[in-house]
Amino acid sequence: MFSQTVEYALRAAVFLAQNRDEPQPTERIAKATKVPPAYLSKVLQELARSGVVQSHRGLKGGFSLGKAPEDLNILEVVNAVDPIKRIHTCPLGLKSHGVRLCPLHHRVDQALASVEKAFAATTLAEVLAEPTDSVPLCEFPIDLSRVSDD
Amino acid sequence: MFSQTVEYALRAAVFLAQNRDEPQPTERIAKATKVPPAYLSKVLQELARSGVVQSHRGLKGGFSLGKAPEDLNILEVVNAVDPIKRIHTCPLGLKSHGVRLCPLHHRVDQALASVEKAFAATTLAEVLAEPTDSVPLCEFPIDLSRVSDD
DNA sequence: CATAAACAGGATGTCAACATCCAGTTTTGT
DNA sequence: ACAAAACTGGATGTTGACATCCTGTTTATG
Repeated sequence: MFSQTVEYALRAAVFLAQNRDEPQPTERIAKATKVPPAYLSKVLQELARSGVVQSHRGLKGGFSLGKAPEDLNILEVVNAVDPIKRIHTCPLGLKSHGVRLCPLHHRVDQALASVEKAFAATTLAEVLAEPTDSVPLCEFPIDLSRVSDD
Repeated sequence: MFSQTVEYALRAAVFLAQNRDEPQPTERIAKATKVPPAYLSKVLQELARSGVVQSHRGLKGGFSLGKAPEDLNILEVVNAVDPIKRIHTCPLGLKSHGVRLCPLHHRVDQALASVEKAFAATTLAEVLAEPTDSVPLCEFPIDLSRVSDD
């Protein structure tokens, strides 16, 4: 239901939130998030265009988060690559349904609204802070030195 | 975010709920719901396989609702053609995340849960009964005699 | 200032979702 | 039994999402 691209974008965003000390090159992000590097490159480009991440070219370049994790919610990441399209007008093009959606499409739109709400309510900082056994993306507690560069 | 197929299935289900007197042939459903007839045929086959609708072959045949509208919720229709896939295990395949999802995937799964909940909470009967200006699928109040057969 | 690291973006390939078409089968009503 | 209405299922076409690759450009650093 959520596109693969959304999943990739979220993983990348979380990884960048976890590693704010220096720009992270695509290859490293790809390794850590298990996303195909070539495709991740495209996803990161999109994220950069919408300001979710910043790109840094050249040696020692890479990508960094565009905002503080506290100010970046999941919805912004999702919308950057695959916007949630709320229903504003009747999908059948019935004129009399123009603004007032029929009950069917109203319900579907409410489901979309609930997703928007759930995503907007969570910042990346909250994702990182949540006390839990499993750290996002990491098999074991974060230790970048163990992310090999092979 | 919801597939086109889901939209088509919902329209068909609503139409059949509105017309319970006799089986409705694919052509007629397609006209009323503005769905490509050939493709709708496939969608109806899927709905029939899962019992949401019943097919009737031969002259005077067509499709009818498999259950009373009061007993058929939107989620059943959706799941028949494009099941909502909750997240049960870590998408990265990290073993330590096995059952306990990391905060990221937990949030995404919660969004899925909210969709499930919204859909499960609404029956077709409720969609039809909702007092509103616009009747589902219909430009004007229901009058089947005006659905031409051209 | 040369070199290597790294992003940018265009071209291309693959596959599943969406969509169409048709030949075959079932069923009703004469 | 026959004809017409209607579903069934297989074959096929189309398109966008996912994915890869390569060439060109940028930039930190010795």
